[in-house]
Amino acid sequence: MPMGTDRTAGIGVRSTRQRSAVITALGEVDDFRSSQELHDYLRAKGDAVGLTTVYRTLTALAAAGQVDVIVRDDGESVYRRCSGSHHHHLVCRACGLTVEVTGPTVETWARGVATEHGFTDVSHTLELSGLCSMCSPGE
Amino acid sequence: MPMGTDRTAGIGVRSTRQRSAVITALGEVDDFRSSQELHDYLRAKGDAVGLTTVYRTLTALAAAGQVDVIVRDDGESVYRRCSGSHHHHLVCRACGLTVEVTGPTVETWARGVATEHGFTDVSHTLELSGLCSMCSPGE
DNA sequence: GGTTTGATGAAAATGATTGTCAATGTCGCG
DNA sequence: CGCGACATTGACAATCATTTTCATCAAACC
Ligand SMILES: [Zn+2]
Ligand SMILES: [Zn+2]
Ligand SMILES: [Zn+2]
Ligand SMILES: [Zn+2]
Repeated sequence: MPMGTDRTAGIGVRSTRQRSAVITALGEVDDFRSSQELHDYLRAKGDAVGLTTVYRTLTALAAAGQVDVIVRDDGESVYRRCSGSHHHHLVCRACGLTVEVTGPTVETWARGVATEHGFTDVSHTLELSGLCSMCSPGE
Repeated sequence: MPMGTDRTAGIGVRSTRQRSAVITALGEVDDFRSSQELHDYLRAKGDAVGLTTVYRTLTALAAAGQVDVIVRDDGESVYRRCSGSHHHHLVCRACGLTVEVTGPTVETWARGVATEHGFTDVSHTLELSGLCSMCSPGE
């Protein structure tokens, strides 16, 4: 039962110290971080923000499409500031190195196979994982 | 020595009423179900099985590749008995109708883009969601 | 039959996320 | 500038899927 369905976008949105702190922090790290990790980071930096607020802010940013979210295997959600356009991620499962990848091929394929089955309003999730060149065994 | 009748996977794996109950139940439904939902289903049927066991069994089946798992947006894992070969799912987010789809295009693309970035041992997750023809607005 | 050892499950623990709600901060307006 | 409506905050409690514990049970094998 998700509740935040109707975002009265624009009206009543105020800028606060906490919000900019979270957004700034997100810009200072280049890999995915969970709400709790970001909360710790902010605390260590001195820009303390309530854990609840971090959760709310990240959820809102994700809903607004301003950050990317992926759900780890253990179920924890992790966030990252990404380019605005649609893309996917290739993540090293050893060191966490993340590369943004785009695939016109995949996008058209997804749309095609969906309409082919009579589906509309289609969206998709796609994540790649592997071992980067530094973490690969052998050379 | 392939002589007996059912030498399941490894040694120490026993066949119990609970296990077959879970597997049977999975075969009776054709959409994704969570552990708890399957537990309720079994209870209603009379084939009561402990919730813990349902969790353990589904996790084991998933690890063995005998069922498909996808993680819902809310973080809950749902399971479904599927064909053995590699494929992905196109799910109606209104009624849950699920279609298995395969995409040689996507598979090669995924492998290509990964190696292109020096990644090895690559795997991927891909899920499509939308509204099926029955749930689509309009007609 | 008896022994071995994986399997079961009720209850308690875990841990991420969300709800509550009084206190606080923002910002438009006079 | 000061006020007040109301968005926002955050300490805390609550929720909820999943895991752990651990005493008990029952396949598999002799
Ligand atoms: Zn790496
Ligand atoms: Zn895409
Ligand atoms: Zn439908
Ligand atoms: Zn695939």
